[in-house]
Amino acid sequence: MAVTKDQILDATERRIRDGGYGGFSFRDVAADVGIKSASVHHHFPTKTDLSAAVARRYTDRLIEAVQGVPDEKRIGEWRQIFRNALRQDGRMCLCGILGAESGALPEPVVAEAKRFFQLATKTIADKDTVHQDTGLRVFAALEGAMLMARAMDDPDVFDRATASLG
Amino acid sequence: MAVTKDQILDATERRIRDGGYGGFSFRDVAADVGIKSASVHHHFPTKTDLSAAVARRYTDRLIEAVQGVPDEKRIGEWRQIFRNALRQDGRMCLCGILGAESGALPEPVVAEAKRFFQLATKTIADKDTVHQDTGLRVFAALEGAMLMARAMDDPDVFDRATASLG
DNA sequence: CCGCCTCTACCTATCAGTCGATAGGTTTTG
DNA sequence: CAAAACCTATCGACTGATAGGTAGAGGCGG
Repeated sequence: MAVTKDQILDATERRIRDGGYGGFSFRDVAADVGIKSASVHHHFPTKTDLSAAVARRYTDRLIEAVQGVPDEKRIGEWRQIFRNALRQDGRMCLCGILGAESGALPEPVVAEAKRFFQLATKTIADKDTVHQDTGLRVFAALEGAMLMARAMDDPDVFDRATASLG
Repeated sequence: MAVTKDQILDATERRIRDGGYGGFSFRDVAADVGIKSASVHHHFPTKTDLSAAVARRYTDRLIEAVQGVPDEKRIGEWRQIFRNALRQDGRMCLCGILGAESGALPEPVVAEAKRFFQLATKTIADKDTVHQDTGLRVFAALEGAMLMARAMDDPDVFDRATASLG
């Protein structure tokens, strides 16, 4: 049954997006799901495995969602995705946090964060070639805006910092 | 003698900028300085105290440095500061990491990160009033660019993402 | 000058709590 | 019946933090 496994991934994703890799434990996640920490290890042997799996699922889910909208609306779509997450529960991009913490992260986890940014930037300025750095600029603005909105404890900061992206 | 205290702050700043709040311990810092962890507690009773002190010193130092340059060159100055830190040892903005992790941080530490962004944005678009959100946009771009450069393990990402900042 | 005192800095030793992880038994499910 | 899921119990390592002792510097009265 994949439901427990998904619940573990859900809980872990929430935890990481709130406090980062160092901000959660197997016991935290287990308690969220309603099982014991040993059972989390049964599905994901190590913390590295679990975190990497969360990041991979996160990336695949978002990339797929954005690929469903036309090219010219993708920047707005990304902005809306992050805006909603921030408004609803004050959480930022999973791979944004992982990127920030990357100096103290296991290599496979950093690799997943890297993959996210490679694929995410590719969904923007895919072919227009004038500025192949547009994707980098857009995600830098979005990630930084989330980070600042959280630090300043004001969701409006995200809107104001990214207003010119639309 | 304030030298040890400064060394503790230096080591802690390096540690946090690399791996975040959850990525260092009193024993790590003590080993860096060449003393015992109990001696770190002597200068900074709790991890919250230590981290908040590091963030405050960091903020004061950078704000003062930027205030020494004329208004129209400040964006470039901030960009240069962060670019150098990233190039030299792959470290990002201290308060950027803290902002990302803020969901699992003690309140006084978050307050210091907040203070940084309030003062930092104020050094830009201080009076020209046309866009009082310019500071937010600039720092979102800078913080996000650092984060991505680290995640993608490529310092050039920072340059490319912030090239349009002037 | 000496002896004394106090303060700061640092130490050793230890605490209880939590961490990731494992071994091995039990329950559920197909 | 076999496999997958979940459990209890425990491990050693590490965490932040505390208690209490030691060494040395500086001030001060005599």
